[in-house]
Amino acid sequence: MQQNHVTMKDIANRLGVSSVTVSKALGDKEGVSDELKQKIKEIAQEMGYRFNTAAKAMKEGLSYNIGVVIAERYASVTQSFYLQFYQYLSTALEDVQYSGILHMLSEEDEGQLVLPRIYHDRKVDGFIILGQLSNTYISAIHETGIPLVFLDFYTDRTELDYVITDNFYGMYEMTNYLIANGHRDIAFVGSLHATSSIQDRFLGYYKSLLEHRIPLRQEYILNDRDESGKLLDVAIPEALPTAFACNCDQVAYLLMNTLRKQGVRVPEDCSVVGFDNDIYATLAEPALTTVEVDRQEMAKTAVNKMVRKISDPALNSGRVLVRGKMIYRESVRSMK
Amino acid sequence: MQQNHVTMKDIANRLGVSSVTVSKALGDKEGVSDELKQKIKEIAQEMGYRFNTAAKAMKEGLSYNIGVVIAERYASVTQSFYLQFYQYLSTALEDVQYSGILHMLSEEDEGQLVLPRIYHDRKVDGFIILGQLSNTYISAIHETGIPLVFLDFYTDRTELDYVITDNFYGMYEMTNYLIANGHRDIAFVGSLHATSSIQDRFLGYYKSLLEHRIPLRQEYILNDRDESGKLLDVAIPEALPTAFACNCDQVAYLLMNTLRKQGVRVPEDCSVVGFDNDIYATLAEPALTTVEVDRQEMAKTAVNKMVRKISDPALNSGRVLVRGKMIYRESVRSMK
DNA sequence: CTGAAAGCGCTTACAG
DNA sequence: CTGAAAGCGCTTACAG
Repeated sequence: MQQNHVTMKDIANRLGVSSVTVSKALGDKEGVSDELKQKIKEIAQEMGYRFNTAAKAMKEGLSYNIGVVIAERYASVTQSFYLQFYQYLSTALEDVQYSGILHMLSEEDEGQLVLPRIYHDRKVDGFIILGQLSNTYISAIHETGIPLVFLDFYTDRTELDYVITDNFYGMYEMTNYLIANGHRDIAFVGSLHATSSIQDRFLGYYKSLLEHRIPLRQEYILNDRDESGKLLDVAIPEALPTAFACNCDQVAYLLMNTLRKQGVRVPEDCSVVGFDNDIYATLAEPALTTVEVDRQEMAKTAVNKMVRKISDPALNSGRVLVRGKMIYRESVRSMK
Repeated sequence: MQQNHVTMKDIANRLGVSSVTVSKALGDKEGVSDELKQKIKEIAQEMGYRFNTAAKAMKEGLSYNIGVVIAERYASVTQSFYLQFYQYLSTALEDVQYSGILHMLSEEDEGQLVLPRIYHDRKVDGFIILGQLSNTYISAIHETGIPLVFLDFYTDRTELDYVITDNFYGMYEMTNYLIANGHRDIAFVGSLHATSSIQDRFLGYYKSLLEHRIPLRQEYILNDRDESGKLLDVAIPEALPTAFACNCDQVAYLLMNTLRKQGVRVPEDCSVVGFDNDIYATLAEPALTTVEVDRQEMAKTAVNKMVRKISDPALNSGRVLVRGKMIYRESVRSMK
C-alpha cells in the first residue's frame, strides 16, 4: 500500500551505475552488457519501478495516446456496436505501446466545431474517428494537422485515410446467397440517401442482381428511415417478395415484427437477412442470417495506419477495405 | 494543416516577456496585470498554442488522467449499460480538467492479476472500477496504493470507497408501488447468492413486505441464473402471483417471454416490473415499469471522490448511495 | 507586477 | 560497454 515513485536514478544509485545505463537497459537499447541489463531489470521489478510516460512524452513530443472519437448518437442504449469496436481498438493500440482515449462527441460540440479537450491538452498524438461526422467537423479537425484515420466511414475527400468494412462486397455476397437459395424477388430495405454504408450495401445488392440478370424493381427498394435518420415502419409491398435484404440487423428485426403483425411468417412465407451481426441478429426470432463486420481486423488496420501516419504525417494510404464474414442462421428458407 | 508546436516561450518572445509570466497568465495565477494576462491569452489563441500536459504532468507527478476499468464481460453486445456509464464519467472528468482512459479488463488479465498497462506507464492518477471484480484482483490493485473508487459495486472491506445506486431503496419503492396498486402476491425474481445487487434489491422487496405485514413466501423467491451467472428459464410457480418484481430488466424481459408462451398475459393476468431501465425495458411489450439507475449522478459523485482522494490519498469516505428514479410504464395493472 | 533559476524524469547525442 | 551534459516545456519558490 505504498505509493512509490521510484525513478531510473534510484535504480542507478542502488546499483552504482548511471541513469543513462538504466534507461538503455530498460529500453532494451544497445550499449549495455546483457548481464547488467538483466540485473537492472530485476532490480527495477523488485523496487516496483513504473515507467514515467510523461517524461518520455515531453522528451519526444509524443503522448503515446490516441484519441478515439465516437459521436454520442452512435453510443446510445441500442447501439453498443461502436463501443465494442473501441474494445478492439484499445487492444490493438496496446500492442503498439499506445493507449486509447475514448472521446464521445456530443451533438452540440459537433455542431459548434468544438475539438476534444484531449486535443487542446496535447494528450493524444492522433485521432481515430469512428463513424460518420459532419463535413464541417471533419474539416475543422483535419485543419489542425493532427494525424487522422477514419474508421467505418468514408467521404469523397481523397486526402484522408479510411478503413471501412467492405459493405459492397458483403451485401453482394449475401444477395448471391439468397439467389443461390432460389430467391429472385428480393427487396432491399434501406433509405439510399441516408448513409454512405446503406448506399454501398445497396450497390452490392444491385451488382448481384445484375450478374444474375434479375431486373432492379423500384417498388422493391424500401425506405427504412427519414431524413433525420429516425427509423420508420417499413411499408411492405403489395406483391410480397420472397426475401428482404435489410441494410442492418436492427431494421431486419423491426421488419420481422411488422411482418409478424401482418401474419407473415419468417422464413416460411418469406426470408429476411440483416447486416452487422449485432444484438438484433440474435434477438430476432428466428435468428438472422447476416454479415459480420470484422471489427477486430478493421481496428488493427486502423491502428497500423495511425502509427505509420504519426511517424510520417504526409503519408496517405487512402481507403482500405476489410472483408466481412457471412453468418448463417435460420432466417432464410431455401426455395429449391 | 500545419502541425504546430508553439510553446509558452514562443508566446513570451513574441511579447517580450518571460515564459514565467506566460505560464501565470494562462494558468490564471496571481502576479500578472489583467491587461497583460488578456494580451497573452489573445496571442496564445492567435498562435494556436496548445497546452502541453506532459510537461505539467512531469512537474507535478500527475497525469490528469483517470483509468476507468470495466470487465470485458460487462461490455458484451447485450450490455451497453456500463459503456453508457463511461460516457457520464468522461463528462464528469472533463469538468475537473481530467480525462478518462477506458480499460477493458479481460477475463484472462483478471484471473492472472495483470494490472492495466496504463498503471505501469503512470498514465493515470487513479482508477474508477466499474462493476464487480474478483476479490483477488481488487486486492492486487489496491496494494499498489493508487487511488481507487468503486462504482456500482461494493464489498465488505470498509477501507475502500464505493459509489452505488440505492438498490435497496429502489426495490423497496417499487414494491411499495405494487402494493399500493393492490398487489399482495408478489414474487421476487433473482438468485439471491449471485450478486450483491440482487441481494440488496431483494432486501428492499422484503422490507416493503414487512412494512405491509405481507409474509415472505419461499416459493415466491425465484432463481434467475446459475452459479456462473448464466441466465436460466425462470420456473413459474403453480400459484401464479399477481406481480413479479424482477431484479433487472433483462430478466423481466425473458420472464415475459416465458409467461407469453404459457398463455399468461401481461399486465392483464399478472404484472411484471424490472430494474435498470435498460434496452430490455423498452424492448419488452408492454414496456416495463422499472427503476432507472441515476448513472449521471453516480458518475459525478465518483469523480468527486476520486479528485479528493488524489489530493489526499488517506481519505476514506466510504460507501455513498445514489437514489434511483421510478419509471412508470405499462407493465403493471392496478388491482383496485 | 515581473523574471532568473532550478527541477520534474526521461532520452539522445557525444565523449571516453 | 558506460556516463556527463543538455534539453524536452512547464511550474514553483524566491528575488527584485
